[in-house]
Amino acid sequence: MGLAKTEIFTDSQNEIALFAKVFGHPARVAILEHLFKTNTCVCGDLVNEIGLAQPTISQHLKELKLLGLIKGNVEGTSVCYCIHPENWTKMKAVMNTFLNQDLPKTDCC
Amino acid sequence: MGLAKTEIFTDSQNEIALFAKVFGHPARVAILEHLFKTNTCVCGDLVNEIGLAQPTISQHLKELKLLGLIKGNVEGTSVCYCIHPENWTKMKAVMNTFLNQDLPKTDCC
DNA sequence: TTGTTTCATTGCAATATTACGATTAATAAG
DNA sequence: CTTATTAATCGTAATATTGCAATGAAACAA
Repeated sequence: MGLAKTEIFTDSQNEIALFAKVFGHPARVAILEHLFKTNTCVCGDLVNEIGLAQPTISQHLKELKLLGLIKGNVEGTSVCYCIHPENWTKMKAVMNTFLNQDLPKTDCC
Repeated sequence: MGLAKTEIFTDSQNEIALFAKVFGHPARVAILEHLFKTNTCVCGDLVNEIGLAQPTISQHLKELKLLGLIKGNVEGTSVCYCIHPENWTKMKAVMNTFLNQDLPKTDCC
C-alpha cells in the first residue's frame, strides 16, 4: 500500500511523524544545517553547496516550507531562504516531549 | 530513483536522517510511546494496542530493533520488547545537537 | 524587444515504503 | 505425537519518495 493509516493514530503521533519524516532525508538535514550555519539568507548557492540538481533542491525546499520550518522571500530573480525561528521552536518542543520521555529505571529485558 | 544519494552527505547528516526516518511513521511513534508508558516489558499486546495487523507491527518492530532503539527477548512463545535505554540516550544526543542549533538573532526574511 | 539569470513546475523512471494474507518456525500444552 | 499460540518471514499490491531533464515563469539588463 505504501499508505500510512494516519486515522488510527493520535494527532500528536501524526505530528511527530510528519516532522520526523522531513528530517528523514540527508539532503534536507544538510539544507537546514547550511541555513543555520550561514545564519543569514541563502539564495541559490544551496545547489552548489549540496551536490544535487536544482530541481531536486527546489523540491526539498518546498517540503521544508510546507511544514513551516523555513521561509522564502523573493528578491529580484533569486529567492532568499532562511529558518523560520518561531516554527522551529514550536517543532523543537513537540520533538523534545517525544524524545525526552522518562526511561524505565529497571532494565527489563 | 527513490534512492537517496547518501555518499554525498556527511556521516552525521546520514545518521540524523536515519534516526528521523524511523520516527517518520505514526505507528512506530505509537509503539515507542507504548513501550515508554508501560515502563516494562511488553509482549504481544502491541497488535491489540495499535490497530495494525500482526505482520505489520512485526515489521515496524524490526526496523526499531535494527537501529538499536528497542530490544526484544524471547520468553516462551512470546517476545518481550522494551526500550534500549543506552541507545535511546545516544540517539537523543545526536538529535538534540541537530534540533538545538542556535537560531539567528536577526530575522532575515 | 531580446537575452540572461534564477528558481519553480512538470513528467517520468527507479526505488522505497506500507500493509496484509499466507505461511513458517518455535515453543508450550494436552 | 498433535494441537495451540505467538511472532517472524515471504510474497505481493498499492502508494510514496527521490532524482533529474526539460520546460516554464518572473525579474533584470542591454
